[in-house]
Amino acid sequence: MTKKITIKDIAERAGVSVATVSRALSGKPGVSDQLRKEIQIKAEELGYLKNSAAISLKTSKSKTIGVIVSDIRNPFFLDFLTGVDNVLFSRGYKFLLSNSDENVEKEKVYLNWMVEHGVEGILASPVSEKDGKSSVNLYRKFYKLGIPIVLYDRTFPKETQFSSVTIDNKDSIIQALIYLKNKGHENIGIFLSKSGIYTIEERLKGFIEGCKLLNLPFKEEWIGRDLYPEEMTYNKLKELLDKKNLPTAIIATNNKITKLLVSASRKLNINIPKDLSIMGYDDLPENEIISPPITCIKQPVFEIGRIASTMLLGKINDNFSEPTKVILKAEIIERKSIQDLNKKVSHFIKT
Amino acid sequence: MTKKITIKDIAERAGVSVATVSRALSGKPGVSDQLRKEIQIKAEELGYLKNSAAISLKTSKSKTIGVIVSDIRNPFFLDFLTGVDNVLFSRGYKFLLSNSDENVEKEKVYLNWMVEHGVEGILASPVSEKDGKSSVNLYRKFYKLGIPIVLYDRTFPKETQFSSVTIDNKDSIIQALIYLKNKGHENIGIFLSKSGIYTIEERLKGFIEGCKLLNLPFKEEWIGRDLYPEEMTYNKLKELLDKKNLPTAIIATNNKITKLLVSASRKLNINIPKDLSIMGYDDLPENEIISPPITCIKQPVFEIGRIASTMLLGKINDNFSEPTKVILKAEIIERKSIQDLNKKVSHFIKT
DNA sequence: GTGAAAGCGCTAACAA
DNA sequence: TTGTTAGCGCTTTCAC
Repeated sequence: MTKKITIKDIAERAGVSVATVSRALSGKPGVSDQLRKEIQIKAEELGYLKNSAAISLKTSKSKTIGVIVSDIRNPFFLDFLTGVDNVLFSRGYKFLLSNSDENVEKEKVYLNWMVEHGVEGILASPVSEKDGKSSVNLYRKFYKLGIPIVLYDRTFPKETQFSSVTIDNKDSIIQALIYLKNKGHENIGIFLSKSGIYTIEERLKGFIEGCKLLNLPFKEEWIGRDLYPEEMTYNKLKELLDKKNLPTAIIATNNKITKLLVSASRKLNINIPKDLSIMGYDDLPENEIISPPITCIKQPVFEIGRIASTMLLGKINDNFSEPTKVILKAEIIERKSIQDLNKKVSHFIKT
Repeated sequence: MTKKITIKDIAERAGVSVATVSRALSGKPGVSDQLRKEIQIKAEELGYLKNSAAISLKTSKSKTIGVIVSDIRNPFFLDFLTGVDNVLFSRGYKFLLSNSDENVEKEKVYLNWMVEHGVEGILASPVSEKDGKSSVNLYRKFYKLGIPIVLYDRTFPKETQFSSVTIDNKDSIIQALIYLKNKGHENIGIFLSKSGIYTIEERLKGFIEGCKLLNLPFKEEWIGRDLYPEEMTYNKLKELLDKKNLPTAIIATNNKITKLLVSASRKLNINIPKDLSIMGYDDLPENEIISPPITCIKQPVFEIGRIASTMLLGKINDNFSEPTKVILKAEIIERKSIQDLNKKVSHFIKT
């Protein structure tokens, strides 16, 4: 077990003071190029690794940001983190990743841990439980402490002080509704995952608004609320089927519900799109090869990661502190899970 | 912007020394319960957050481990990280996550960064590039420094000093071959992703061994090597089709190749499983709803994460230092992407 | 251009 | 049980 090398060791070895070594290694001015090079070589030879605890204790800088995800099993974060990683790596920043697991207590533990670890900023998608419980107080506290925070995907609607990158959730559902109406659908349902979650609540609002706007019939039974755990999606669909109360189309509100809806339909012998059209949420690679290929609402997930982390670095380094709210648009990716009822009708007329 | 609170502030406020505050807050003995409680309350009131840089500098403990993934976009890591997170969180450990992105240079940067940040151990899936380039020297250096390391998914076969958790990759392919042979398949191909990667090379070895073992015809053309980037899978399949040289079954060697194989077949109008049977790799949720549902080799991914992190914590806290190599078995999950040629034959005989 | 020394916030001997 | 103090490894004034 080799001993840990410090700048003191290097200083002795090179016959200079620790101050000089520090300056040489940290790239600060005040050392001759000649000497700097020598010191760098010695450091390399000795296998020196800087002690960031010491540096961050001294400078209060860590070149590190904290990223909190709400559920690490959600493939959403694969693209999101790729976006984040891309911008951070190129700027020399690293990140701590934590999984709040949709649990406010866990979120608090991790948030504190990150700040204790001296992160220079935080990227978070805050949890909100059914009863309205959230960590908003902790976010407020950190805001007051001057820790840059950018919220992504989810936000606290009433807290104007936080910057955020979200999509226009309401609009995404309204777009879906318009698309469906154009395809001749009038009886449309929506399946929601865990209630309380910001994005899900917004999507529900979009559904209600959209139905009014487009003069679509609105039935409470066609809304699948709080579909958690997994079997609830199957149960709800079965119930609609049993009561012969199936809408012609159902909108899923996340990628999990999309998959559950497809597999439930399969089990119940409901043909997609003949018996039921499905509008998926999130464009995952498998949407292409599911049967039928899934028409879906696509969020610019990679972009969310890219923009949120760029904004955060802006706050950190350029002291850009006014709260900015970026709202991106989702788009519809057309595949084969939605039937065109207009064509079906004209076909009947012809025969 | 509130001032940062230190134990000194608490000490003044409570009229005691910093040492007492330190003892009280860190749960160490030597303070009366009464006083400890008072100090905790004062700390809470002041909004104290410990400075882990200072603690780490002083104690060389960080309650943090480093996790390196080889490609964050791979859904493999969703389950893996869930396993890791489960064991770490319950033991009060947190993790730094880095994405080497199959790039040796990036891997080195992150590895160094983690050690500089005082991680108490590392969980890594090392990169090895086509030309054999790897970061093995760096791993060796950290090993000598006494930093606990557990390799997962991938390993350095010749380096006996490292503990690891992998699956029996060769065996997984041999199992697949046996399964296929039982279903009447003789002409079997295999599609490999990026060459050089440990798991992929092992799976190829398993294929070659298995073919010999089972007396299966072996054609170099049926091996799709180094299928990267994405269109290569399509190209290779098209080539086989054009030359009327399609095997009856192809084994995919990871989840990406599985998906690419399905979508390429679709584009080329190759019916699965009538024209071509496919054995997928990795059991992702969508395998169930792809058309046809994908028969696959399932790795115990969650278990890999659980075991690897448990082993690492064992090394860290119990000083358990002998290298341990855990090798888990994969299993076949049967669905509908493989045709039973025996039945087909008997059908012909009957008619 | 270089060195001496103070000090970041905390812990842990050692004293009392 | 509590306080005093040295020092973890580094950066950064302030001298020279």
